[in-house]
Amino acid sequence: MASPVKQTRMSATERRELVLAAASRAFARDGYHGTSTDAVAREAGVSQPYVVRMFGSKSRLFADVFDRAMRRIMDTFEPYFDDVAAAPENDEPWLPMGIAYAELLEDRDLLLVMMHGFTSGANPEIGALARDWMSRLYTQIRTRTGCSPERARIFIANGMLLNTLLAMQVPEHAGQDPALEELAVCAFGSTLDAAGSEN
Amino acid sequence: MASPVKQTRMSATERRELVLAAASRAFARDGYHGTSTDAVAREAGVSQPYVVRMFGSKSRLFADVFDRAMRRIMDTFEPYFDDVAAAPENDEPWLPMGIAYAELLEDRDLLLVMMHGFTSGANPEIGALARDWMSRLYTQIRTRTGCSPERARIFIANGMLLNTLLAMQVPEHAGQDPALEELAVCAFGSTLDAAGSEN
DNA sequence: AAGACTAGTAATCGACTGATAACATGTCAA
DNA sequence: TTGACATGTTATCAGTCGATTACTAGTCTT
Repeated sequence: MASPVKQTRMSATERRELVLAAASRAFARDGYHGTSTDAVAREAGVSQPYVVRMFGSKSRLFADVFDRAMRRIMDTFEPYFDDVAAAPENDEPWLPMGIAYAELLEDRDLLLVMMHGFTSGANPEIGALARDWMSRLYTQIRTRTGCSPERARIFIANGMLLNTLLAMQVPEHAGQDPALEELAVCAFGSTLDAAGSEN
Repeated sequence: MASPVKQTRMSATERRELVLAAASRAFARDGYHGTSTDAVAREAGVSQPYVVRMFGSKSRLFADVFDRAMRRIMDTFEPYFDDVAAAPENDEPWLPMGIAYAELLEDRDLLLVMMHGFTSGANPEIGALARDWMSRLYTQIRTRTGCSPERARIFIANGMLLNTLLAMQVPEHAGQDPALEELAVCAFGSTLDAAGSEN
């Protein structure tokens, strides 16, 4: 039959990007175990078996998504390392790194995927991957800025707090609780307003 | 038929404690979505329907486990607040709080359950509970110590880092990675050795 | 000892999961 | 245009999930 709509097929790599983006959203929302391959498929507009076959398995799909998230997160920090390296034990040069995080907040799926990967350490496959990336992140911070272990630790700790607050959906609900509001303002600073009013 | 073994039945509250303990271990390991009620039942040595009926639903079971974990965690901090309150903006009085965390590391299931609760914010039921407890925790720290929001934020951020590293099973694998080892030593201090060699 | 209550289990259900196999359709080179 | 290959889908499966029902056995009161 003659189809009225000319439906051009996508290249596999294009479709792959679509699926990865959909998977990123889905995994960010509900974590590894809480996300079905069918949910990813529906969000990407393809069939469920296609998703599975495209990545081999659900865990390898998550690994791909997690990998991309970590790569992009570390790339975001990259431009700021040199400034910090000038005086790594002072507070001031670290502040622009907060701006880097603000940039990441706009696509918070990245941070949520990272967090869900980190908290899936009991899964042998994902756990090993997560530890490897954490190691790379810490090493990168230390070697590029020349800072002390304690400085790097503090930076990562602040990041983990932001991730946790994001996963708890604190920005979305801060208005209902003065204490959470105060904590959120303190943690996110002025970037909260812009990011929190998205939804 | 005459059963040779005299099997005494347990009181419901005793059995409830057993199931809650088993659920705490299971949820700590694999999170909310990654844990089946059957897994909890097997770990507790009872049947799966019994677990479900005892708590009404899986989510209410998790809520119970999470509640208990948060209560015990906050109770652990309790004795240290007064000392911090003497000079809340100095570093020294906060150090014994690290000892409190070391105490919690011995039963790390508490911290892992907390973490899994926090990262289940997308679940309406659990999310609301998690935000409520985070609010209480922050409020407790602020009011009991009289510290600044920034001080409380730092304290919680350090806690989130420890939780994350625990969830990633970094203590168990630190020996395989010098960078992770350095980060772990920096984050956990000397308490790592005792806690890490458990398994 | 008889009844009422409590502490459990076995059997089963419909829904969902990740994965596989078989099949269909679009695209491009020769 | 035809065949090879890339891009998908439909149908299906065995296993698992949380939950419900119906049943069994221990315990306590009178």
